[in-house]
Amino acid sequence: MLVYDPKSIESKWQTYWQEHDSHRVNESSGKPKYYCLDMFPYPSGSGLHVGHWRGYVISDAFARFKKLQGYEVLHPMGWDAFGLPAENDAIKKGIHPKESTARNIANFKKQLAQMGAMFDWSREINTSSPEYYQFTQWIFVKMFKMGLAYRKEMPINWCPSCKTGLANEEVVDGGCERCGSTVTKRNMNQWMLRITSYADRLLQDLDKLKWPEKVKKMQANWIGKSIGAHVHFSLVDHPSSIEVFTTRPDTLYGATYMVLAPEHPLVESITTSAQKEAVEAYVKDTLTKSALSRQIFDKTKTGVFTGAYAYNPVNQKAIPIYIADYVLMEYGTGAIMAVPAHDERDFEFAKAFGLPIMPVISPKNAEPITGDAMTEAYVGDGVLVHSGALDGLSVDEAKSKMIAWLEQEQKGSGATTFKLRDWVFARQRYWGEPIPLVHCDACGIVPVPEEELPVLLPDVERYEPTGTGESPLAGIESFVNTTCPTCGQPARRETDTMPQWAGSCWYFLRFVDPHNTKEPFAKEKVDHWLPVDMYIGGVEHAVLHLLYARFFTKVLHDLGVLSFDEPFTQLFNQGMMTLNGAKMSKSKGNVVSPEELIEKYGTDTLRLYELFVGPPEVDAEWNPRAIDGVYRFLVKTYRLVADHAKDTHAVASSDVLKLRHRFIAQLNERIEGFRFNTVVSGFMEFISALQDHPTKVDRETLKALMIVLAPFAPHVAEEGYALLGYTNSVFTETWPQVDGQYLVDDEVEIVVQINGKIRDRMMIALTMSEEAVLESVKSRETMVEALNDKTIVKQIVVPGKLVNFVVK
RNA sequence: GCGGGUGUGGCGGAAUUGGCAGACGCACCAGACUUAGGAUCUGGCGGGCAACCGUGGGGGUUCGAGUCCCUUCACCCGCACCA
Repeated sequence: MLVYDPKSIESKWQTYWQEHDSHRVNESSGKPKYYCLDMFPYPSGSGLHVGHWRGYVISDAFARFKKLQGYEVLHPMGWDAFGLPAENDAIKKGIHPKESTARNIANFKKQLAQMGAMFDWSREINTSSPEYYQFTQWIFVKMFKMGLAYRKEMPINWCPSCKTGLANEEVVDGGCERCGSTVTKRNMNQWMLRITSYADRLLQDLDKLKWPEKVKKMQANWIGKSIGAHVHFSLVDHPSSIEVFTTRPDTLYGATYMVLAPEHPLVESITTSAQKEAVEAYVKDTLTKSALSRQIFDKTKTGVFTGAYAYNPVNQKAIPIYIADYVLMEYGTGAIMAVPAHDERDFEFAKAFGLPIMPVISPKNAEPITGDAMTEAYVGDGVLVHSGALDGLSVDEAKSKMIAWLEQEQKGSGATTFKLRDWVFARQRYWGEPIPLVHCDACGIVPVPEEELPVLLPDVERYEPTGTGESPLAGIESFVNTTCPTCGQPARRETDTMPQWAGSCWYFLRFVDPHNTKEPFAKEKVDHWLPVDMYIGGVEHAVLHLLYARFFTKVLHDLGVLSFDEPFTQLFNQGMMTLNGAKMSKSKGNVVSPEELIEKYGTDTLRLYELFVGPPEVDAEWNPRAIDGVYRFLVKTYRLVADHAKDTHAVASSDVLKLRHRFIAQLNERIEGFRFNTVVSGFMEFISALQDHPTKVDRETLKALMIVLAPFAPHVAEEGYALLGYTNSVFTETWPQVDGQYLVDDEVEIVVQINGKIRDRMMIALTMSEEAVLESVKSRETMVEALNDKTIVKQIVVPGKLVNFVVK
């Protein structure tokens, strides 16, 4: 008797796939394309655990499913290989990041091979290889030429531990996204990418995407579009004016004071000598407070009067100008008009500083209240009061009328503001793509000519960040000293490198043409394969990688090298795998590694368990014992096929045909709906039903079973298919069709209820009319008895489901 | 504070459009086979002796609610003085 031996089966078929080059994409098959992509990993030294497997198993199962459905499937894998861990390791141990990265990649590749996934390794890419990053640099040069890359001296987020600048997206709760250290501000001359000029499109085009609503919301919030107006306030006895942004131009009559951010450039010049000392002390105090304490913990309102006044443009009243740290220099104009009656923060501040509160919106059908009587700001809709020509209007009407007035009087204009900031794109670290620019005294900043790329990352003696704001590359004279591409005079190279995200912004494009040495990719190839049909990965990239990749795609679209402007049509975020309630991580010591599980149960069992463990989008706790259940299922499945394989005469009974077609119909729905946990339970039920069935199982049913099992447990499926006598791979088959005739029954069991409670069950023919059903139900002994002394008030018949009598 | 999500047996979780709650698996219990069982197979397994009661709590709509509406509680995630 044949016994299920995963080890021999799995090595046999993995060898077969390799020898037959089974996973290589056939560019000329003429089949419709499907691009199923995993978020490629950073090859860390820790290797893969069962949590990493989850997303890869889902995407591999889905990719194989699509292949069996007749698609030419692109399912590639590569390495996001630039990054800090390799560099920090280099600092500690002196090993070149290139070496440790190569070693980690080899380990990852070995581990991924154990999964039996259908990756087309001929397309493997590595973002830290010059063959790849020359085109990352090429894209940067294009952006520079398009005016999208620029250098600016400004206070940026600085991680004192990583000793590098960070993008806004990399600051989480005031800490560094990577190491958790408290982020400080540091004034630096930085390379920036003008992602803000794409803000509107990045927001608008979210509508086109089949992404989880949560991720779309997160991106929308991050982009943070606000519609309102800019208003100019001229100053009393001072030549300058202050521009504010407000979403509530309708409340302008209620503006009773103004607030500038402490960093606002006008603070110094408008402050009166009497207030100078207090203002300077407050500004100093604010700047030393970390972003963390300023924004998160302490929201009590503080501030100082500057001594200056501005005229409210609608009524020429002089209103005092304060500085306060609740106004942020980064947002809007760094200055606000304060309307305490209708803004919670302004209300708090006004209360704290005894400033007047002037209501200009009255709730509909309510008595107008005075500012003194208010206990909180009124932010709802209502009718304008105390607002001159606006009186009686609704908030919306007043907004547009006020904007029109401001524009006509040249005192302001309608305006839109975004929370999104430009992307700080430079890092003062070693292990990244050198920014391909040259500083020339005569010509200024000049991009390295495209044909001279890549600017190779040189070897260094010391990897330590200097901490002075310069990267380790600045210490390498042979790298720094060059000649100007334009005038040929001596010049200096830019020594900053790109952030870790750079390579992943376009890798999905490179997979379609990974060995192209002339250009990043051939346009016709990228237009054929892209956009990615299904993108699978963790939700942690919701506003980092996914936003950046969308931005790059739009830039490349505008450059004319892509015909589409959104990279990922559909996104799926798999849930985390937890152990003891915490995300698995090596540092917490709670990782479950796949190796020993594969040793004990085989890859197919682990694959199925990853799917069975729970709804794929929900976090799942690893249960070390539950895996036995799926192993038993595979043992039973294997035995079923082995036992029946030689029986060429078995004919499918109509019962078996019904079972099979129903199973596959249900399976299709569950796969398309990404309900893989129920996919596995469906298989278990089907196998049990076949085992319990009195007649022999026919070969057609077994063959169909092996085909539909193949996406999930490919090795067992191949073996079972071979046991049935087929000599090709099961993946040369096509997905079985469902025959609708087997999905309907002639007879079904219905439930008989009285007042909604089940009293009986009976079989009826599906063709019976409602009247006939009622009649036969009523004639049943149990019903005759139950209805004996009752009056039927109402009778409900749900065809094929139930009959309900409402009785008194 | 704002936004999103989740609450179903001892556990993970099932349940088209409102129509048999608890599929499937784990754990557990009993039995079979065994020198043995942490192997395998068979059966049982929400609570209650029962009528009945049961999907976080309370209310509602309906012949009928895990599913729809209102309200409330708990937990999780994201954003967080964004004018």
